[in-house]
Formats: sequence, C-alpha cells, structure tokens
Amino acid sequence: MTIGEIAKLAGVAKSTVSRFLNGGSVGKETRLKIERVISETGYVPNTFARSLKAKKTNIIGTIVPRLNSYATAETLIGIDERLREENYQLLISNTSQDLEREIESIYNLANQKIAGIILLATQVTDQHLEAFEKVDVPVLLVGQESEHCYSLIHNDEEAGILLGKYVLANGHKKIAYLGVTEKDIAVGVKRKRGFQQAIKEESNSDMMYFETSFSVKDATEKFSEIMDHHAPTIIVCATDNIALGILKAAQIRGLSIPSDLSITGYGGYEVTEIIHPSITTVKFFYKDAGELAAEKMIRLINGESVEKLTVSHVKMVERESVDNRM
Amino acid sequence: MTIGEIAKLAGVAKSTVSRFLNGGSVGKETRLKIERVISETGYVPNTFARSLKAKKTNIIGTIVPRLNSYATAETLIGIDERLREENYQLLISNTSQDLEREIESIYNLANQKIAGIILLATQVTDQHLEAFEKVDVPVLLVGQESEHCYSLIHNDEEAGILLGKYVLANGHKKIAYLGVTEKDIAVGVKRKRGFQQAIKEESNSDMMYFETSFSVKDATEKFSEIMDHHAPTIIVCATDNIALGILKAAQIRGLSIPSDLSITGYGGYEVTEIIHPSITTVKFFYKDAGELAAEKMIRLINGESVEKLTVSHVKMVERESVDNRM
DNA sequence: AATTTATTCGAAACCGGTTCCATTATATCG
DNA sequence: CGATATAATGGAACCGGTTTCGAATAAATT
Repeated sequence: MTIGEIAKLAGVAKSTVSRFLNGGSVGKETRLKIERVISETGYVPNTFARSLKAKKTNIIGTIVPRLNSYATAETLIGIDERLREENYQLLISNTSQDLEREIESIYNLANQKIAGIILLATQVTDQHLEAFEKVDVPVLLVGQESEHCYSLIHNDEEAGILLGKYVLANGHKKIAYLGVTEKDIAVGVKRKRGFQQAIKEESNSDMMYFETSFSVKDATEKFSEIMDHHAPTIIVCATDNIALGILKAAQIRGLSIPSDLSITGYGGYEVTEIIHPSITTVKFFYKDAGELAAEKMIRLINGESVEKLTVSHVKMVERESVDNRM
Repeated sequence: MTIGEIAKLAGVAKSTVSRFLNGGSVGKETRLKIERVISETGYVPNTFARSLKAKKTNIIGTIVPRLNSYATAETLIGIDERLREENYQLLISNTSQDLEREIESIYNLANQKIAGIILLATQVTDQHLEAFEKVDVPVLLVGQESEHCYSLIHNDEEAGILLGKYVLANGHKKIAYLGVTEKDIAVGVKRKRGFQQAIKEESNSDMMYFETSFSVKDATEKFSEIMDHHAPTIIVCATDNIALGILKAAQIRGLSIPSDLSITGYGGYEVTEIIHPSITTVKFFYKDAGELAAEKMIRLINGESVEKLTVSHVKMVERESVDNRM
C-alpha cells in the first residue's frame, strides 16, 4: 500500500492524502473518504520515503558503554518509557567500553539522521567534543559533565557528603576509601571529594585511600592489601560492585559483616538489597534520570530552552552492612 | 553530499557511481576518479534513499521482555557482536513484559522493513503465531520452542537432569523444588521435567513441589511455607533469582548455608558467583546463544538452509551452596 | 576487415512520500 | 454586489539513491 493507491481509492490526489496525514487543511467529505480507505486497507506510511524527504527521523540514539550493568539498564528503561510516550524511538548502540567505538557510534548515528544522541558517558575526551562539534545533532551527556555539552548528572558529590556524614554519625574513625581512576570524574573524583569534605569536619578521623578498577574481582583481590595496610573499621567503596567484591572477600576470610567490618557502596543496585547482609549505600535514581534525559533531549530537539546542567537526586539507604560504633 | 554531486565532481553519471559503490563493472580509470572524490569528500550514501528503493534494511530487530536482566543483557551482547561482524545493525525493542506490546512490536518492526526479528520469548501465544504469519519477515524464537517457528533454546531439560543427578550424588533425599508457572515451557516445564526424570531413578527420594513468580521478593516470602510444609535438606530453585530470594530468607532466619540447608538455581547469573556463599547452579551460555541466534538469523535472511531447532549447551557449576550429605 | 561479444557508461524511470504553487470554490467585507 | 481573503484541492517537482536499457567503445573471433 502506498499513498498513491490510497489517493486513487479515495478519488483524490496524493498530495491531499499527505495533507490529511500531516494535519493540513482537508474538507470534511474528503477527510471521511480518506479515513475510510485508510482504515479499510490498514495503510501505514513508508518511513524511508518520509525520512528521505524530511532529512531526519524521530529516532533518538543512546550510546552505552555496556549493556550488562544495572545502571545502564535502568537508565535505558527510563529513556525508553519517556520516549515512547512522545512518539520517539530509541536506538541503542553498545560500545563494550571501547572508546574508539564510542566515537564511531556518534558519527554513525548522525549519519542515520537520528534526532539526537544521548551518551551514557564514562569519560569525555577531546575526540568526543570534536565529534559533537562536527555532527549537527543535539547531544546530551548522562553521568558525566562537560562545559561544552548539555549534561545530566547524578549528584555524586552530594552522595559522597551523605555517605561521609553517615559514616561519621556511626562512629567510624578508621576509614578506608576504595575509589577508582580519576579519569572518571563522576565516580573517581566527585564521590571521593564529597566524602572527604564531610569527613574532614571530624578532625580525628583516619582515612586512607586505595584505588581499584570497576570489576568485582579486582576489588576482591584488593581486600588483603587494604586490611594489611590500614585495618579500618569500615571500607567505603566507590561503587556497589566494588562493595560486593569486598563483601565477598571479607566473608571468605571469615569476618562477620558488619560487626567485624562495615562496608558501603554507591549506586543502589538491586543486588545490594537481595543479599545478606544487605549493603548500605547511596541510591542513584537511574530510571528517573533516564526519564529526565529523554525529556531534556526532546526539548533540545524542539529548540526549547534547556538548562545546560541537570542534577538528579540521590538518597542515603541505610541497610545492614554498617555497624554503629557510637 | 549526494551521489549526484560525487558524480559531477568525478565527471561521470550518478549511475556509474552507484555501480561503483555496489560492485558493478566500472573501468579502472573511472574507479580511481570516483575513489578519490569519495575519500576527499567523505561521502556516505543516504540510508533512506537506499532502503526506500531496496524495500529492506540491514537491521535486525530483537524484542526483549525486559532490559534489566542478566539473561537478556548477555544474549543481546552476543547478538550484537555477531551482527556487527556481518554488517547488520541491531535494533532493540523492550516490551517491559507486556505481551500486547510484544505483538505490537512485531508488526511495528516489520513495518520498518527490518531484515529479521529475534524474539526473546517467555510465552508463545496464538497471537504471536498469527503475527509471524502475517509479517513477511523471518522470525527466530530464542528461549522457547515452537513447531511453527525457527527456535533456539537452552537445553533446559538437560539442565534439570544434570542438577537432579548432582543433587542425588550429594545424598539429598528430602527435596523441595521451587518452580514457576507452566505457561513458561522452558523454565516452568522442562527444567522440572528433567529434574524429575533424574530424581525418580532414586526410589526413596521425597520431593515436594512449590510454585512462585520470577521475582526475588516473592521467593523470599515463599520460604517459610516451604520450610513449614516440607523441611527439605535442599531447595532447588527454577532460576538463580529465585535462589537468591531463598538464600536471603534462609540467612535472615539464621540458617547456615549449606550446612543447614542447600540451595541451587538455574542460570549461571554473574551475581551467583560474587556473593557468599556462591550458589551452585546450572549455567546457561546466554552470550553464546545470542551469537548462535545472530548467525541463524543471517542464514535465514540469506535463504540458506537452517535447522528448525538449535539447542544451546548447559553446564553444571559446582559452588558452595550445596552440602554433601553422603 | 568484418562481425560478434564483452565492458563501460549515461539517460531516465522508479521507490513513496512531502511540499510548493496554481487553481477553484467559498466566505468575508466595505 | 464586486473585491478580496481564505480554504480545499490537484499537479508537479523533489528527496537521494538503484536499476533498466540502450548506446558507445574495446576486445575477441572468424
């Protein structure tokens, strides 16, 4: 079925049918005729013909570093739901944490004339900025911030502060902070900075800093080093996954959590709740953030005014993995 | 940049450029000219114009019931990797476990002239079959089997058998099997059937069957009922998530796993390894299955011969959550 | 040298929509 | 009542590719 055939069946010109479809002015009688023919035939316009002429689509591309992550999945769900409501389509592009493929994806998506790009970022390099510049498509960063882009971030610094205060309030003085690379501003820098800021209000605390990767396994292996060098009463981990790794190592060593050692994470991943002991953490609202991102992107596409930076909220979630030493 | 402009710059007709792009016969000299112009201008053909004429795309749609699941994510990664190699693009359509939206997605994808549909299925209804019939697009079922479709399944029955044998080999006699609805053939029927088949070889075993949903929380709540009614030495759970729920409930009740109670699952989810005690389970190779699915779909598209049913392998993974009572 | 065959190339039609423009019918207004 | 604005419609061009077809040229055959 093509628009031409519909036109013929309805006895009008195809331009009239097109106008009908796009809300132009059509007479009452012809409207009824066209409506009838369309419902009888089940006609649906050809997307390609449309996009070819329009030079754009209603697809929004989202580039993700990995698919098998709680944060990614929840964010995508939020984006998808919101986009669906607004009649946009979501196209997911997975890069498997390959920065090169990330850049490639930007150009690739732009080439497909998508309406906008949402990038779940871990690092923003010059190459990224160059790509954003070149492609004539609105770009929204999620998870990281850049002065050259519209961004939506979680309140990592606030998360750090909340956690710091909580740790102090529970009487912990000897603290190990297990962070990640500072290349990741949000996770590696801001969370730590917030935490430090809160901690330094307590003068006689003894904090030591360690660094690991994002993998559970590496965290598990790091455990001995931390205990040997510092013997803290609490290990604050920069992500929930790291916390899981530490928890496992501690349990294997026969430590009782939280009485022998307290553990916290950041993220609010589902799994932290369904294990025992459940992990005290700062929850990020990934799905909400996804919805916000979608909304922001749509405003961007429509040329409406959009604030450069949006900050999604966080919440302290008290569970079982932190002991009160007061 | 359009093909017309390239043609003009190279001093040839656009049909010649088109032929060049699609591997038709072009003279050596003109080939060089066109190559130069294209590399100078960075020209990339317009996808829509191409698809409009071709009435098809190189996009393969995958319909998933949910995004935030280990099985889904891994399968998608497998599909994506394989498709990328073969120059196909993956389009993910999430239905949030809404069967209606699943049907809708089938028609919707077909409308977009995608090359094929991979459906990560939980149930296959008549509506599904009707949709498959109507849309003129190759369809591949993953996770469930249907005589009317090409399917790729995990060896759920074998998984049940392996687990049954393992449970017997460890001397368990009093067994609780915590399954799910039989509407889900793979998870609800086959896994159980395999398990029963293995168990009935041991005449003096005492197995009792329970049913729950797929959610962790429901499993946790089911725990008391199981212990009250049956007091088994082992609870065999139809999925790893259910096993997690049971594990949590058991730990909260102060039971020591596995000495007081053994627990197993099915799936091989990552999380079952990173908790303590780690869960003994039957591992499904979701990513491999995804790759297989992609390959099968491509063969289907190319009209090559494809076997109706492919079965992906499973593997018994012995960990810490099962006690040896022999 | 004449004829056949294979290669290479350009013109034009086509895919299925949207949009501009001209035309006609109807409504508004002084 | 004639003039002008407004709404409704059809025709044709256009978006950027692919494909068919016939012509021109080059190479091979007799």
